[in-house]
Amino acid sequence: MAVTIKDLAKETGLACATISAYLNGVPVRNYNKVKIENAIGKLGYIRNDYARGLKTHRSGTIGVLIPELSNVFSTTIITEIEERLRENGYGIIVCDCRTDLAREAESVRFLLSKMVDGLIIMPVSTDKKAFDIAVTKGTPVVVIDRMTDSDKVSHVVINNREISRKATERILAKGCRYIALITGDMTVYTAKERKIGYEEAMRKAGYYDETRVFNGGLCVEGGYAATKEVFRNHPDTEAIFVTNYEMTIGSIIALNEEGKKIGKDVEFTGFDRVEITRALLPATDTVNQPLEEIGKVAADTLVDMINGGKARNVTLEAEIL
Amino acid sequence: MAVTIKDLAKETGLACATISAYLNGVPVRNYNKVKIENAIGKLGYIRNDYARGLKTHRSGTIGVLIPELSNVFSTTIITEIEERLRENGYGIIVCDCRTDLAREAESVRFLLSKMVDGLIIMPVSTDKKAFDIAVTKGTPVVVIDRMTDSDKVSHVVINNREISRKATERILAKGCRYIALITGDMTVYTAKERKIGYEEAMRKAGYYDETRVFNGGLCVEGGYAATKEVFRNHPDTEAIFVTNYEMTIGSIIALNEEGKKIGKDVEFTGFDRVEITRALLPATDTVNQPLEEIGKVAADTLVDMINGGKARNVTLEAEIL
DNA sequence: CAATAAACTCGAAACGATACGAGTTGGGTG
DNA sequence: CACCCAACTCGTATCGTTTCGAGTTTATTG
Repeated sequence: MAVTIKDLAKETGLACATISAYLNGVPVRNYNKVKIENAIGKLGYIRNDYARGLKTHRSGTIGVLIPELSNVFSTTIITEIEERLRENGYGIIVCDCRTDLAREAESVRFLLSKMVDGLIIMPVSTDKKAFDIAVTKGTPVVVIDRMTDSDKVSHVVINNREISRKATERILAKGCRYIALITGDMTVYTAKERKIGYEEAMRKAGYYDETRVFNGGLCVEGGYAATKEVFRNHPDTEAIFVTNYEMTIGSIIALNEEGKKIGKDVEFTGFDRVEITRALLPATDTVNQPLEEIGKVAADTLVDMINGGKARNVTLEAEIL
Repeated sequence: MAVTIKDLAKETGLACATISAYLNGVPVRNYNKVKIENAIGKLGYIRNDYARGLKTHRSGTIGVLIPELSNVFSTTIITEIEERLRENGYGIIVCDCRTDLAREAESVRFLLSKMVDGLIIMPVSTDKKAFDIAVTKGTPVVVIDRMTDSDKVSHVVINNREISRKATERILAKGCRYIALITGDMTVYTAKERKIGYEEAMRKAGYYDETRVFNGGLCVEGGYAATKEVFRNHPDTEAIFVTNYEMTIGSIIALNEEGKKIGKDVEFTGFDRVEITRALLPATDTVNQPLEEIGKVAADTLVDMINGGKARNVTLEAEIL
């Protein structure tokens, strides 16, 4: 059987309450502190968070729910969230709902039964709100990378539309007219926003052409295939703007294969992980989302909400590097 | 305040024990079942897993501890682990120790204090065993992707050495002699094993040359840089064997830049995600680890251990496609 | 229909930690 | 050196659920 606070009490001759107090940072006599520390070391005590949670109504865990784990965006943000929350004593329970609405709803329930103190979620759909049940129960929720019309939850997003417009304008400024966009499915909030930004810039320049917008499925293969298609459909293409990291990689490989020298035969603007694209493509633009910042802000916002703070929306600035 | 089993008792006129029994699948009188269900619906009861865990000593959560979250290997396996465990009613708490020994040890403690029922860990070091404390405490542990000399824990690995030898032999069989290896740091178990496999094949052929072994740091940039270095140091290189996915991507980009046509100017054997490399490189070999299988076996093994099964070691077969 | 077995239900005691109000200690004053 | 106040320590109730042995109800049978 595990070592409990009672065993420490027996070992030290102190009361449970004193041990508990010490463990929670309340000052105790110095010689008692020593006794407790020794006992902990000797018996190998590890606190039972469940017993604690039962009493305090706090579990010390946060649910993180994402549509897919296998991409740079998710993993970078989760890594940051994990680190940030960990500093605050929280662990994260991660659920990957595989872009499935039913699974998403079930995951929320699952996480709630695990008594999570809060939820960070990148929702599959922005209108059917799987997180409503959490809101009803009073569990704080932070939505990342999507905007919904709920004011009960916090939102952390980037300036998708604007940065996408700017990136497109920069390509236009280089004198290009035939600019292809490789983005995701229009049901995905960010894909849609980025497409709108591109469209705004292109329309303003008078060059907008719907057939130059491609769906790269947000993955490496899709980016690769879409890039091939770009040139098959429009050999006159002068520039390509790709709106996420995985597709950027796929696109670069395809361009190389096509014998198109980036920066020379074709202008190229990629997305995310500028430290990598910089190494690969010194002379090109890359839209860099502040991924770590998103994770950090999401975590901090959630902690604040748990401590009684109000829901709030934060828009972070991506930049072109 | 949350709805408890007591509220259900009050509402139905039954005893807590009866409600609890019903909730756990023990048969109750049909009219009582109806009363309980109605009360649950009316009051919106959600079970408090913490109170339950306190009593049962089972938390329904598993700790997953990895050195790094941001790579295909980890995320693919975690996705599978999550799915498998979820089917068994478990959630996973993920910790990323950032390849840091101290952080790894602290994470184990953290997870244990979260009362995890078991641990799946990809250890940073195979000799300083951070998981020992879990073993001592009696918490089942499954080690993946690494071999240790502990027989108290289960191990799930692939045939690294053998598959690496075979892959090298296949390149040799194509008539190549100058074969570069891009792998990771020799402190990493898999990097070392794969290097040994390569070395065995090369020595047998009489072509082994230590200076043709490169450390690509297991990341995209590293694979890119290492590949450039390969040709800088050995312009006569006829083939490259890269031992993980991220470096494979980096290497492909570098080769394209160098103007080396894969399959023509240079033979190439990549690693992992054959479905992607197949799209990018139809004519080349790829070593494909059964990633999903690793996750599945790890999860199943852990569940078995939790239910009293003995620790066991499983070696899965990677294949060359 | 009484007896007996089977099927359910019950109350209270845990599980391991924290909260709380009350009791104890110790060092600084006058 | 008695006295006080601040600083610490204590015992006990409690969180919400499960467990357990014992009590009660229902079903079965001759």
